[in-house]
Amino acid sequence: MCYFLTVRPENEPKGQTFIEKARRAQIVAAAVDVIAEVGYAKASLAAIAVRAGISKGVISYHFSGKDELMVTIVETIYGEAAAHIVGRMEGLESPTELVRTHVTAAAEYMRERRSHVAALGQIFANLRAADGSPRYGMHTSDELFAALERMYQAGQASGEFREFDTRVMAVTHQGGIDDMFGYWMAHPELDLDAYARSLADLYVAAARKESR
Amino acid sequence: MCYFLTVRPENEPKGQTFIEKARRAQIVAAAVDVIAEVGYAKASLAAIAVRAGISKGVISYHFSGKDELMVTIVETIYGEAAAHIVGRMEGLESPTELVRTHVTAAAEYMRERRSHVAALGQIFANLRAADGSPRYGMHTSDELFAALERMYQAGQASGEFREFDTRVMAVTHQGGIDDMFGYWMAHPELDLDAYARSLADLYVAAARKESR
Amino acid sequence: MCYFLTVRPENEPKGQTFIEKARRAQIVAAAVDVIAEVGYAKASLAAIAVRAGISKGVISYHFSGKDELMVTIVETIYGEAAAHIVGRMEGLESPTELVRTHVTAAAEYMRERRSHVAALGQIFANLRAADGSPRYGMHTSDELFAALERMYQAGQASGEFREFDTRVMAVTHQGGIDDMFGYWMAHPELDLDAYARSLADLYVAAARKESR
Amino acid sequence: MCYFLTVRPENEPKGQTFIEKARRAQIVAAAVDVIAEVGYAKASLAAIAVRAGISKGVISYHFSGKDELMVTIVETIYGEAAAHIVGRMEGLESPTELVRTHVTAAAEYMRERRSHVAALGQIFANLRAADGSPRYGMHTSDELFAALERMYQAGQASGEFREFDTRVMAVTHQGGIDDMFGYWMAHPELDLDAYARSLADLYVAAARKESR
DNA sequence: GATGAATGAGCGTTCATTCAT
DNA sequence: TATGAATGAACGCTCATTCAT
Repeated sequence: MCYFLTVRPENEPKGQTFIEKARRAQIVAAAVDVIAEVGYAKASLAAIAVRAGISKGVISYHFSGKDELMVTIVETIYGEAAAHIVGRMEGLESPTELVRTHVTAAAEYMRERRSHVAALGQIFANLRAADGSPRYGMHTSDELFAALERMYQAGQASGEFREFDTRVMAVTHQGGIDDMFGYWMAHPELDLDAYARSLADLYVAAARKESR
Repeated sequence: MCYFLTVRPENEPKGQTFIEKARRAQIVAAAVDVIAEVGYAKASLAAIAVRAGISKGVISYHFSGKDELMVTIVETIYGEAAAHIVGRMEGLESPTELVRTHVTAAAEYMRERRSHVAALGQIFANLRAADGSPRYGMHTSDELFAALERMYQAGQASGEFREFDTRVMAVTHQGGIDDMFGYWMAHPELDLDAYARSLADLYVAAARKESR
Repeated sequence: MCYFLTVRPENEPKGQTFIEKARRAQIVAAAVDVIAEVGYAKASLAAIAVRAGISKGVISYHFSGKDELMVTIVETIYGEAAAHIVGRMEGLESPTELVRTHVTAAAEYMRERRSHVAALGQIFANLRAADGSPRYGMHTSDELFAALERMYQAGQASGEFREFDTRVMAVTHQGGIDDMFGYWMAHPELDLDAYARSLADLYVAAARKESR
Repeated sequence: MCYFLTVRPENEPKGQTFIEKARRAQIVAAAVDVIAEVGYAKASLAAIAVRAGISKGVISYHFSGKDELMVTIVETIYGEAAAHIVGRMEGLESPTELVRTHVTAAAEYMRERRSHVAALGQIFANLRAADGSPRYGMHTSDELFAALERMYQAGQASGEFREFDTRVMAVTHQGGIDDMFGYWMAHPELDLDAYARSLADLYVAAARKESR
């Protein structure tokens, strides 16, 4: 969970040729599709290779292992999602508008990149470090939470928002967006935009200062 | 995600001897520990058997397969959690109090049964039906969401709460509780009760009718 | 293959109580049903016990192991089949009639005890001694072949039959009967009696002296 | 049972490299040896791999599963046997000669490929489809029986053979050949060619029109 | 760069057998 | 006698990884 916004990739791609980048992108795309379809556990390198139309060894050639592929996927999608959402928020100043736009822009991204978000959730829930601890999760989202906190703190500073625990708000804000995605996946007939607007309303209502 | 409250187990245990129940409980307990520690993917029957101090075949003897064990775990924990939370809510009538209590009782349960909740999350994220579709998730939580909706609808009917989309509120309410758990796991030094109170405040603030 | 006629059981049942015999018979009957239905490989002691409506341990109590159960089945069915066929042949003297009757009586028995014959075939094809060599087969049918040879030799002695290799005749005679069963199992709509008569005709025609 | 003559492989091997074919052939050869020696039930992939001097996973790499390996074995041996026997029968026109040659050519093949025929018998007796029904057997031999019937019908049409049920004759003809193999395996000192000639004599005698 | 072949460990499951009650 | 519980070995199979070509 907690996938959207502003995380800087750890491994800046370096010294990659154009072909190299294209191959990696192709493999990432295939992996995303497979994970979204069959889940993390059954997304074997063999299945990903078949989907990409390449041999299994190619993946090992371009990635040091399955874990690096997964990390690359996360960073790729993260960057893409952040770019989309930040793009929508640029220029806005009103904290209320920023809160609303973060939610609705996330919904937009979900509809455009449904399988990407699904894959991201699978990787978050499953990828583990060598020591067995989860690779991603709440403990790797502090930067994201801090950004969301700044958004709400700005509203508090401006007097639009009342006082509340901004960390709890940030965690819940992000979680509610992830749940929106999950609920939409389970109920595809859902009007996603209406859900997003309702969700944004809830956040605004929770944050707003009581009018007198 | 979305684990708390009121789901009736599908398979009422029948005709089990005392010993049989004890063994199943022992295996369930060992499985919960292992899943919570190393994650779903590495929670093999072998690892569970070692933890339980029994031979691998015993698990197969008492459960028809790994899936039945997982389903049993889910139903066991669900029942336990629901009993705790519903117990705390009994006798309350005020919708506002019910909302607050649901959140704080969930936090209580988390502290008492940390590994249970962690295991539940792993199983939810990973267990799949034979056809590859997720076994649990948003699509199996309708009953829970309906119960939460009734809670908020009662507040709307009484005039305490304003009008809003109760389904979105229910999904977000539950998700925020799950995120509280996740955040606590990642930050064990967190004051869980304070978080729960802040979270409940957010829900109440989001739902309350503007005083004039 | 080669199941019919005159094999003396190796283990004369001794000192068994009535109840003991009944239990063993019950287990044998259940085992025969299971083997006939699902084949030797899937006829586990567990499946046999369920079919018999008893606990798995009972089989181990009454039989020293799976092998002894299988041997008991073979001897039981062999004895039954031999009794039926020999009964039909008693009193006949003409070699031609004996040949015909052996075939048709075998067909009768097959129709009466279809699953028994099927189970026998499965055990013959699969049961192995501890050293890995087949427990039953051509090498355990010498007595049967000798009996069939005597039948044909009597015809040669009487002048009804021409000279031919009676061992080849005996092996083929018995094999043809077994194939009749297999063909009937695969084509249940077959007129089994007509097949038996045609088969007996072939044997008689093969053996008869050319009427100048 | 019923293994010889004219069954077209279902899966024409396609797009296999030379190495791929060689490996598959090597695995097939090892599997044949193991099955012939220890029987179907104990012919595990592990045993086959050890015999082939390769790792267990290689078999899974080249065959989709044990069943595909078994089917490949059957088709390989069937094709080989049919080629040998049909080769011997080519150019012959006399029905009597065809009958004799079919039997003696089968005997030749048995001596050349003893373990192949033994393995084939084991697979026939044991391999089951997913639904539990036998994969091979009388019900899959109709094409073979039809070919043998045509051979005898030609003799009836030419007046060499009398009238009899050609289907019964075909089933018995084939079964007698299989029994010849079984008897030879049990009595290795047997003069196989003499047996084959005697068996062919029986068939010819059974089929021939009485002179005069 | 890319491939297919091969490995070996680990998986869930089945099963004949043993044994205390 | 009869039982259910437990064992441990073996099974077919999957998979990330390695490597020669």
